[in-house]
Amino acid sequence: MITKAEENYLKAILKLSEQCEDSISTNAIADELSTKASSVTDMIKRLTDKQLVDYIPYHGVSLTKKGLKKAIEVIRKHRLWEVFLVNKLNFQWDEVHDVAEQLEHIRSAKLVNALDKFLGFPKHDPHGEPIPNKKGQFPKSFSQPLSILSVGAKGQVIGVAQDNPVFLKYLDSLNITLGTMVKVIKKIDFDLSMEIKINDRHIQISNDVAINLLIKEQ
Amino acid sequence: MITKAEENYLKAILKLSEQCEDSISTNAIADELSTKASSVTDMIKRLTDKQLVDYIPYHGVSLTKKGLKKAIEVIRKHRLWEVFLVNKLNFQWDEVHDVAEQLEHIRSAKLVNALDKFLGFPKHDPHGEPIPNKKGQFPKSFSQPLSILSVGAKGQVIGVAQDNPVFLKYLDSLNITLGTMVKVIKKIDFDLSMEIKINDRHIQISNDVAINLLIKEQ
DNA sequence: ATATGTTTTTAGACTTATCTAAATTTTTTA
DNA sequence: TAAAAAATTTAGATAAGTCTAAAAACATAT
Repeated sequence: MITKAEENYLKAILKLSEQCEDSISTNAIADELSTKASSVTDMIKRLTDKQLVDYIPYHGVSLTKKGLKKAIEVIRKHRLWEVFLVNKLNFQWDEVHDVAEQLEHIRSAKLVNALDKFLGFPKHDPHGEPIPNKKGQFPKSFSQPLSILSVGAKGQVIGVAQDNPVFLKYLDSLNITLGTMVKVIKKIDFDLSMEIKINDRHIQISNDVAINLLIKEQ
Repeated sequence: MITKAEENYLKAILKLSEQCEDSISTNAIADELSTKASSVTDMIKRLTDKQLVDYIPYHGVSLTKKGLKKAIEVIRKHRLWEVFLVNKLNFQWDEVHDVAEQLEHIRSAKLVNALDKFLGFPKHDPHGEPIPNKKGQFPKSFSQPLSILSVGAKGQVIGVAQDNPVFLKYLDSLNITLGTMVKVIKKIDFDLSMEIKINDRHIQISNDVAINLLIKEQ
């Protein structure tokens, strides 16, 4: 049986895996979970014993197939509960996280699937994050202009709507390229400009730029 | 902060307190929680330190005002979640217990009160057990003929609808008297007779008897 | 390529919650 | 009321999950 603490580690490793391709360092996990590297090492050994992660001492961890499946299940529960809290119980989208962190550990396949149905099989949580289905598959997302994404949504740059050199050079100067992950931080009603996060840097872009950046939402 | 295990002990002590007036023995708690008496002694010490129970070694425990309040909060959450599972997610009434045992430990005052509202402030759970309100007060219940109670409901005999001596003598032979606790175990559709539990004994009574026994539901 | 500094792991300790076995207290019975 | 039986507590052990401090491994810079 997999514990709450173990589930939180798997979730953290999945989150970090999405940000960088390589295997994940002990320290990165410790930072993510606000704990100590030595605690992480201990836990990783337990997760290795349970074949939820692959681990090479001093060289980091990565999720096994089994571990990935478990992590996705937790993500699914977390996001479905967030939808429930916002859509049914009228929570604000910024009030749901702590409660969802608890609810995600409730163990009942019947419950999560009944909840999914009750909510109408939502594809995204209130922050715009995709909700994996019963089988662990994430909803297919197609490219959309960055301008239509809502605050909190994030995705990968997969193209541009116009490829004139001035535009591309400008993107280059912002360190935006194909594959770059962007997240919408703020939208300004006045001029439709937005604040976005790129590689942990926050930048301000105009609506003109946003409508020409094609994003595959995640 | 009060842990999940502590909450389960408080709930068990409350349940046992409802069945007998005196203070509760270590062994009774151990039986209720399927654990060992020595574990109970350990935990009772922790609960005593936190002023959730009063404890005299070798002579049992009882809930303090603070402990009772906590226990009632857990009961409230458990029963509200049961209503949610049955009324909203279409669980059968006998499938809800294990999941509600988990959900009752979710910590969020906002959540439980929003859930209560969402469910329409139900007064009873799917088993007929009363749901305490936000302030910890149980719904006032009035006398009803035993015949209208649903399976799982329980209450105290507070009167009879006809007091002819033959009927009363019959009740006496069944060990039913004013104040007796009864619980509905089964209802037979065919003749409306029912199986009830009295002092841990199961007996069968006809509909004629049931409609003449007045119960204060609990 | 060796010394320095950073990262990671190990060692040892603590807390919560549990257990078994032994000791103690209470209750029952003769 | 003293011996036997039952209930309860204490002592010591275990497991999960965490911590601090020390040791070991890895990375890097001269």
